[in-house]
Order: sequence, then structure tokens, then C-alpha cells
Amino acid sequence: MATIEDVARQAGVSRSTVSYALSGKRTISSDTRRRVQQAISDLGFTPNAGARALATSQTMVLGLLLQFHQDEFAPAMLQYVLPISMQARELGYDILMVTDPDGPSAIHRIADSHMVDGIVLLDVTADDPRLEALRAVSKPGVLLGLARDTRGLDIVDLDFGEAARMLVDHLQERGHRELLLIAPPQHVVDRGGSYAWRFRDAAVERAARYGLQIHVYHGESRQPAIAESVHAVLDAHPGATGLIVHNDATIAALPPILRERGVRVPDDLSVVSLYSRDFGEEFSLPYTAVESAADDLGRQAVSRLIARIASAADAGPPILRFVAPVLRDRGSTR
Amino acid sequence: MATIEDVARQAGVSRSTVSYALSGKRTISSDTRRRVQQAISDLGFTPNAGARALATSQTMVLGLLLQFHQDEFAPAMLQYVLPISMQARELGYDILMVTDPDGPSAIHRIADSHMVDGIVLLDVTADDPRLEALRAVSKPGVLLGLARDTRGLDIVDLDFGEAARMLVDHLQERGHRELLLIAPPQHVVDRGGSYAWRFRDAAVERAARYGLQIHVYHGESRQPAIAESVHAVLDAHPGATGLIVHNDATIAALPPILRERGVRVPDDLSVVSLYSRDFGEEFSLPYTAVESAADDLGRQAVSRLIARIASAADAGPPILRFVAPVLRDRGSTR
DNA sequence: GTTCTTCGTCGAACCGGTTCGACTCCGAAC
DNA sequence: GTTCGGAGTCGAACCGGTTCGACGAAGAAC
Repeated sequence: MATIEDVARQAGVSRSTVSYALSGKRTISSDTRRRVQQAISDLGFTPNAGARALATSQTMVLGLLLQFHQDEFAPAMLQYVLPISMQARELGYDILMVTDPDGPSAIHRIADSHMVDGIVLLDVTADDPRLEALRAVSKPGVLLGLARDTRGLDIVDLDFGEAARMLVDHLQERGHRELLLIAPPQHVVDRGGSYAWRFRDAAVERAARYGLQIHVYHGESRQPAIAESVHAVLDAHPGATGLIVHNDATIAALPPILRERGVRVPDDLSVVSLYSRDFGEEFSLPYTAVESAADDLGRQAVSRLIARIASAADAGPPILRFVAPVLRDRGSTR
Repeated sequence: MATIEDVARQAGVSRSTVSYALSGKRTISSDTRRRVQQAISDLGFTPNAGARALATSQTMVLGLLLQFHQDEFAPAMLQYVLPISMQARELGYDILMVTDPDGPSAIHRIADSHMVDGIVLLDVTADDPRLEALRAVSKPGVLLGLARDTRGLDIVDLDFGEAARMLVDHLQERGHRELLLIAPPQHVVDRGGSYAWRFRDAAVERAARYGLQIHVYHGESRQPAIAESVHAVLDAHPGATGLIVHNDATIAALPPILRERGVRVPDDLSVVSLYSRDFGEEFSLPYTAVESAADDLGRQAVSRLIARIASAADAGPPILRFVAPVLRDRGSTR
């Protein structure tokens, strides 16, 4: 592999001149620039990333921390990963993907050794132990998902409260008086993904304001438990006419369950949900839903992080960005 | 951030002594070693990855190239990514995840700049344009998936031919005389994922040897096309008693389709399939299947790559490793 | 009591970039 | 005809590690 020294010799200039010709940080005669370019393409020169990182203290790499909870619906995660990676690349960064079960120590490892310029935390829970590590470390970070204590950290998340209110409003406007809410599985809520209770609390509060009945249940994450739980919920409340599903695995499995039960949508039951746009398309879900644009969230998080990296310390206060949901009516209510 | 210089000063030794105390490449008195350790933990020293990479020409990072074909069933990819990441970490490597749509140029970018020590190619197609780039580059690479021209490259893949033979044998032993095969979607086969025709050809060849009828169809990747295609296939061949499904999206959607149709398994129809162990568990699939252990494939690929990195040029000829499938009988045949 | 090893440590070179200060031209200003 | 300023370039220092050769001290061999 050719080094900058080889290029300099070939072009008959000094190393610093080659560097300046590349970066444009000082004026270079067009003649010299041409010779340098020629030498670079002749030799197939590509700057050594390690050397550059050492000299500039910038690696142009972002750490992406994933956590795999074995009971989680896997495709959901991928919805974030791809847009994050794409956006990073567009802004000149690569992605170091870390799946270490021990998140905090992984953060220290990649940050303290200066492998990355910043860190994206995916799938943040309310009392996420990784936050402390992220604060302790000298690299900026951004969270996808709202935690309980957000001091000093940038956050991007869907506005789950608003999403719940929109769905309840949608049903209330159509005259429904008794609603069912299938929330994420119990253990997901326990683990503290704050989105779960933010959505639930907002829905309950909104229903109460309108004087609606609302029955809240936890869903399941796998078949056949999903089908059983849906049957049980519907059996328990024959008078309910509106169903709100906040649970990817359940909504994906819902069509055949309702068909089997002989329940017609929307004639017998109005169904609304909350899922990502891509997810809905993947499974061709026929339900009116508030769509969380995972790609948009991911892109915003990366942009925010890179802005923070660029401006170092003087970047102003942390940002909490709630991305507004969008209701897409697919006619599953009446 | 403390540097090795700081540690040396604090411990009252030279930089090289600290380095040797860390690496153990030269003998160090236990007294000195203790003082160095103390200084390291006092100062919270972590070696700078860039500097180390520059000095050793090793980054301890592997590139992982993903391709997202929008029509592909996303969870399948994740089955590989996680084990790859885990195995790499266990062997001391991190993963640089690259999703650049232009694979070949991405390979050059990360390899020529020495960001990675080796490269894993996921989702390899028969005439994958990335192979040429991988050969041109000075870093070793390993493929997950068999390509047409494999010169000079290490490969790990499931033995799809053997998998097909095992499934045909399984049905033949039970007396089935007319079989249906639902292969991956047409466009997947066209793109050239070699596993598709390797499986299909082996199944057809094996069936012919036994004098069995076998009707081959391409499946779909999304609902509702999946259901329609299944219905069409079953309608067309009322005499078929064995169904082989080589298509993740179809097998995942199959239970409700058959239920709706009133087809009982295995009484009316024997069903066998090919999918990864994790995938089967995720969707609680009740079918006898040849299980491709994605985690095993991923781990083997990484181990192979790292062995290749360690032994540099003198690593012997490229390896083509077909991992044997395992048939798991779940009673969906009779 | 020399000489030869071995052990433990140090200094310096090196990896391959970036960046700062200084130096040389050369044309413009006065 | 100096002086000044800017354009263009170079040399050297620096980033933070690793590694090689050398060297002093201590013990072994004779």
C-alpha cells in the first residue's frame, strides 16, 4: 500500500504539500495539485485511517450499541439500523456495531480507546445502565428512546403520548365507548422501555377525559400465546367495539386470528395500532395506524450526534426531540 | 485521556517498559509490573486504538458487508449478524458494519484505508460483484454463501444439496409419490443466490432417482401474494401429498393458510421445510425441517477469517466448508 | 578474578498521517 | 529601490503506541 511519502516522492513535493493538496487547507498551485493527483491515482493511494485518526483525533466512526433481548421482535430493530447506517455514511461516517451483552463496559471500551467519535444507543430502557457509562465517557452520545433520567444526553424518540391520544381521539370521534388496549408484553414493560407506559398512560388519561371505558392488557410476543391472549381479551369484553394494539407481534398475527373468530373489521370491531411504516408494509397490515417512521428517527439521531461531534463542547444544551407521529387511515374503523 | 507516556512517568519507568509490561513480550520484574499496573488503574489508561493500529498494522476490526434487498425477509439476515458479532468479540475483534449499496467500492474504502483486518461478505450471490473487489484488496475475506467462481476465497455455507436430499428421502421413505416444492421467489433465484438452485436441483434429481413426481414453484415474499400462491399450487395438484417449502416468508405464513383451507397436517398433507433454528423458534413453526444453524455458520465464518488473518499469507489453500444440515422431526409428516 | 549469560530496562526509530512556523519568490505599494 | 504582503512550499514536530538494539547489573562457569 502506497503512503503519502510515496506520493510526495512521485510528485516531487514534500509530504505536507500532498496533505494540503488533499485537504485544501492551504493554497496549492494548480500545477502542483495536478501532479499530486496524478501520483495518487498512479499509486492507488488511500490514506491510512489509523494514522489519520492519530493525527486528527477523529476516527469518522460511530459506535452503534444494540441490545438483543431474546424475547423481542427482531425485525423492529433492523428498521433502525439500516437508516442509521445510511445516514452516517452520507455524512462521512462508518458504523462500529457493538452487540456486547455488557453494554456499559462496551461503551468504555470503544470510547476510551478512541475507536469512535460518538455513540448511538438503541433500544433504550427507562433505567438503562448504559447511560451512566455514556456520561462518564468523553465522547458524545445520542439515545433512541426516552430514559427516566436524561441529564446531559441528546434524545430522539417518537412522541408516544401524542400517538396514544391521536388513536383514542380517532375512536372517540366515531362514537366508540368501550375500548381495549393490548400493550407490549409484561416483561417488556417491566424492563422499562418507557414508550410502553408513556403510550398506555396517555391512552388511559385521554379515555378518562372523554368518559370512555378502556381495558388494558399485556400482549404476548410469540405464537401460540398471542392468539390465546387475543381470544381471552375479546371474550372478556364482548361490549368493546374499539381495539388499540401497541404490540408488533400481536398486530402482525391479528388478521388470521380475527378471521378464525369470525370477527369482521371494521363492521364488528374497529382496530387501530401503532407501528413503523416499514413494518406495516412488510406484513401488509390493513389497519389504520399511527406510523412511527423508524428511518426518520434513526436519521435524526445520527444527524444530531454528528452535529454534536462537530461542535465539540460548545454545542449548547442537550436536545430532547419528540418526533410527531402521523395517523394513516386504512379504513379499519367506523 | 491518559497516554502511555503518563503511565510511564507515574510508574517511574520508560514508555517501552510499560508497553512490555502490558504485552508480556519481554520479561519484566514483578515489582515493576505492579507499579505499572497501579499507575494504569490510577490514571484509567486505555491504549489508543489508532496509535496501536498504526504501530502494529492491526486494527482488530472486521468489516461486515450487508446487502439489503428490499424484497428480502429481513429477520433472516439478523440470524447471521448477531452470532458473527458475538464470535468476533470473543476472539478480540470488533465489527464495522457496512451497508453501502455499492459493495465493491465499500470494500476498497475500508480495506485500502486499513480500517479493518478482514472482511465478511453476507448474502453472497452467484455472480456477486463484490468478489472481484475482495480479491483485489490486500485483506482476507470470507463468504457466507456459495458463489459461482470461488477462486482464492474462503467460503462457509450450508450444504443445501444435502438438505434437499434429506427432505426428499424423508418423504419417500413414508411412501409419498407426488411432491410439491415451493422455492424462493423468482427474483431471488434470478439474482443468483446459489442456494436456491442448489436446493432445487438436488431435490429434483433425488426425486427423479426414486421415480417420484415433483412440481416446482416459486413462492412469494409478501402477503397477500403468499397466500394466493399457496392456494394456487395446492389447487393445481390435488394428488400431491408432500409439500417441501424452501422459503422463509411462505413457511411463516403457512399455518393460517392451511387452516383456512381446511387442510390438516400431517393427515391431509405432509409438510417439510428448510429454515434456521432460531427462525423456527421465533415463529413457533410446527414443521419437520432441516435446520440451518445460522449461528453456527456465522461463527465458523468468523473463526475461519481470523485464522486467515493470523497466519497472513502462508495460510494454505482456500477452504470451502459445507456445513451439514440436521433434520428435526416435528411430526408434520406421515 | 575474569569472562560469559541472562535478566530487566531504556532510548530511539518507526508506523503514516496533519499542522505550524518559516522561508522563498514575486508583484504591488510608496 | 526598498518594504510589505500573500501565494506556494518545505521541514520538523507531533499524535500514541510498538519494537529493536544496546547496556548495566547480577549470577554462573572456569
